[in-house]
Amino acid sequence: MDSLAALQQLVPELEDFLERRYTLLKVIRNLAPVGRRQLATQVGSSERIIRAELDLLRDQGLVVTSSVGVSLSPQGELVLSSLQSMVREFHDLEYLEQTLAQALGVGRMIIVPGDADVDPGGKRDLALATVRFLQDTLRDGDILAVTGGTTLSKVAESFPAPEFTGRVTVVPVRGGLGEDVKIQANSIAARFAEGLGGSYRLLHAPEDVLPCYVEQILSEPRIRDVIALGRRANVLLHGIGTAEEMAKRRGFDEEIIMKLIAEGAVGEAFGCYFDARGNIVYNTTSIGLRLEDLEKIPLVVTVGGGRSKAWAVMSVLSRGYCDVCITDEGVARRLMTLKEIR
Amino acid sequence: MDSLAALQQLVPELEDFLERRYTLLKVIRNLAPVGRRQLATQVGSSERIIRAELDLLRDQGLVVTSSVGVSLSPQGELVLSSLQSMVREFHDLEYLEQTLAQALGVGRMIIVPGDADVDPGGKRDLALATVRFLQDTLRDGDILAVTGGTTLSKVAESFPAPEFTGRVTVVPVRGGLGEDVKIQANSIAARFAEGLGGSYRLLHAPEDVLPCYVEQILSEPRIRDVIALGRRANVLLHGIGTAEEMAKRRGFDEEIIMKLIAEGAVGEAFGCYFDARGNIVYNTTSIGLRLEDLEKIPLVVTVGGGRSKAWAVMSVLSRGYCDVCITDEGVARRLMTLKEIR
DNA sequence: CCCCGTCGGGACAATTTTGATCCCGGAGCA
DNA sequence: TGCTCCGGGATCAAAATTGTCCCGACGGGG
Repeated sequence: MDSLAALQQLVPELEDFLERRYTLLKVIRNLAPVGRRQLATQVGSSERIIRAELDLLRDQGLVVTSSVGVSLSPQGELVLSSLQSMVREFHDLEYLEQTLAQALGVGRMIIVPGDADVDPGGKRDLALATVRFLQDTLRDGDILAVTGGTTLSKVAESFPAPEFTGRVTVVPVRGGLGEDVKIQANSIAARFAEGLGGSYRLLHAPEDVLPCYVEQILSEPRIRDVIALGRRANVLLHGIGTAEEMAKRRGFDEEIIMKLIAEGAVGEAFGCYFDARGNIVYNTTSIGLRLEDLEKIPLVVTVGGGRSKAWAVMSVLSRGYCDVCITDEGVARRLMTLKEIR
Repeated sequence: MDSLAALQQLVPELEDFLERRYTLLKVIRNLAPVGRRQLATQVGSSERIIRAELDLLRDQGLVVTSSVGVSLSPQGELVLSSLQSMVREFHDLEYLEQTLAQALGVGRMIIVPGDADVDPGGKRDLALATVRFLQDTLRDGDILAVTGGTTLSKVAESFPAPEFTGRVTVVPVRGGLGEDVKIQANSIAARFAEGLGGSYRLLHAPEDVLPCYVEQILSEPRIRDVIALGRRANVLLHGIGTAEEMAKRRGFDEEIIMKLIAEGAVGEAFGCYFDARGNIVYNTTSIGLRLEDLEKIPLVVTVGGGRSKAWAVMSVLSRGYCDVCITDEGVARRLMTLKEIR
């Protein structure tokens, strides 16, 4: 019997303590410096109880308080990172990873604790996990293809000080979409290249075009070259969108959105809308990588978190081309119930 | 940073919980089946608090209650044994072992949690650790020399069902002393042989004799042979007595006892009384192994626990012939202060 | 320069949890 | 058959936890 399991059985209240303080430390790290009241609303607890916890954490030397609020001490950072594996164990994340990888036919699942829908810090953890995975995976000379979206944008912001000396070429494989420059594949590619210490290309094209113009755009040499480079990528990193959200971002009419949903569309990737089983419900004529291109890419990595994306994740993974899926506990637990496991 | 250390820092109350429940489980194991009130007096806590703990332990499935009292469930046994290493870590026993081994010039220290003076179960743990050590150490054909005393008697009682198939010869190396048959070296040798699955010899001689009779007794062939066999032992296991206790057991006059103590005698072994530095203060003319014989024995193992024996342990270890010392936390912590470490 | 929001810390009553102590019916034992 | 010890229930006082204010201080923005 594992001694940690034994401890858990002998001291069941440990889980509550660990959970509470661990999330508190995480929130403090995300918002530091921060005050009691703000913390209380963040973690959904009363001010007084937060105060008690803070007093204890201060006595333990894990946080420091100043007139502007409370922050993590170096010791606190250390404890937080040391406890990651233990929290994973308490949440049974290894079990979730293996079970879901098998159930969904994905090569590998990486699940981070938390839920991006509930905890604002969740997206950050997801992004950090993705960065870590990329740094462990990418090798000199690799070509990394990236898409757009808020999730990947968050990843792009999460690279630590550039120390990675690899020479990676980052290629955007989606055109421009919407108004926010930060979530464009081009911007993301640039920040990835900066963070990874490599170079990047730009895809000067819109995401959606009328079918009759596709030919014309693709005949543009610069665009064609970049797309061709994307097809030769070693690694593809792409986000997952809910069908509704992506439809809105594309500026679809209410009517069409309703029709999509009525037909069962729940997820979107590369301009295709999928139902829960992974069938294509609707297909836009989009510039960039196509679904069929994915089979030639050796390593396809999918990122997405927040329980509201559970259906979308399931639909996209059901297509079967995904090698690695990085998501969070919120999605994972909902997937377990959707797949009727246990 | 070790994740257990991090956990301890983030959840400091864990130590209290663990300590309380662990000792409670241990006491239950020792006394099962046992009632609340008896438990309360044993662990020095109130009845009500014991009740609360028992309710929780029952919910966790670690104990079972019947009309005759509460006992450990199989699950409880499992948890107890799984948690041993963690308790050792919480008490820093590894650190104590290494530090004291170095400070006292002993090859190896083995320290079990608890204090035999306070916790009645402490002696049992000490005995079990000794048994385990012997089973791990003894090989076919070894000669094991044993002395008498309450501690070794407890060890003798703690052998599990005989499964060890080695052929060990157990030799008593002390004569008869006092009235209690159970603590005689002869009885102990017999039970050791039974527990280890070997044979034993008997030493038919008193412990203390007048000097003029020593020659005569040693001329007896059976006695001489057994003593000679003891001198050739591979392993010697001997207990440690406080000077006062051993003097009383020998039936010394109050006057002589006072004189011994005045001269600084604190420990006794093999008929010699030592002061704190290991100097011989008084020497009885005793039958059996002599102090000078110990140097020829490859492995000398010393056992003794209960903080009242700390001085005795220190004095005996100061002689320098001890290879392995098995003791408990009560002694170890007092030794740390006596040696002025930290 | 001052105002305003938020900060940490102090104070205090309300509430919940905890602790000590009986009591009772029942099971084993002599 | 009486006696002792068992678990479980009940009660009440003490202690802790918790919710809610208030205060002076600091800092950023108007």
